[in-house]
Amino acid sequence: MTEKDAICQISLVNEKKVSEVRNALPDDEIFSALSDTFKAFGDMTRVRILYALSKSELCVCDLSVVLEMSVSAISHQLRVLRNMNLVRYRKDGKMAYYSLCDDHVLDLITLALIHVNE
Amino acid sequence: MTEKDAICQISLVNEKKVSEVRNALPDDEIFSALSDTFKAFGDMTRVRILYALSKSELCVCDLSVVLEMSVSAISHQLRVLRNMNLVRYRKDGKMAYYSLCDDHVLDLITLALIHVNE
DNA sequence: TGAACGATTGAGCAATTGTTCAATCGTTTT
DNA sequence: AAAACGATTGAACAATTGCTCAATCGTTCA
Repeated sequence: MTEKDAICQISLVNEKKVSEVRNALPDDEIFSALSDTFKAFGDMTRVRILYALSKSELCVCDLSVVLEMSVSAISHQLRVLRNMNLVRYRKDGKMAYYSLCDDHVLDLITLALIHVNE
Repeated sequence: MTEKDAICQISLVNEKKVSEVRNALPDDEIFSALSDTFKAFGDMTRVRILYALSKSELCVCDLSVVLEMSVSAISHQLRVLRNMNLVRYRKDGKMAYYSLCDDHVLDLITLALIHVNE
């Protein structure tokens, strides 16, 4: 009995199904980008930021008031969202006004909310 | 100057906008459930499991072959997905056959894939 | 009944994550 | 030029996470 088979004898029965599914799986790079995207939404602070920005463009300071969190904490999370291309910003003097990158962001939240509400 | 104002003087200018956005925010419980849902998708192993199950119902053993991971690791993650009501399973003798709970799961992945592919 | 097997579980751990705090940057204002 | 302010950043720390390993459960089969 080879090492691979030792993992699961039954798998030979499902060999066809297993290889079909295996072939249908995208590359790891796709899944990595995919899970990173979900990870960006997978934090209460970040998803609240995104939701707030879907209502209005806001500066860091306003966001900290809206979410009742420190400016630093907000700024750290905005950087994560920026790196994931979920939010963009424009500078106006000392201020940085943030908004959502595109409509997909709100679409994802809306769709997930449907699942949350069973 | 009061403590609240000290956070950000400019916020007085945006007072209306800030209160509007603040009022539009759902409760923390909603955001908690929302971020927990995204968190479930926000791991490469779990999102690969979900994608695989969207192609076919699979037992734990087959999943471990498809994803080339230990049965234990898969089982741990399946529990997380089960707790989030993303997957369900039926027992048949020794085997446990897992499948997706509903179509929303694949919908979310599909929508996120669109964003990943710019 | 007892051995084999698919699956689950808990402890332990290395790695990652989210916040605070303090320092700093760039712009505006005096 | 100096002070004030919005914003960003890095270090540090506590908390969480995902895996491995070993033990165990429930079912099947000899």
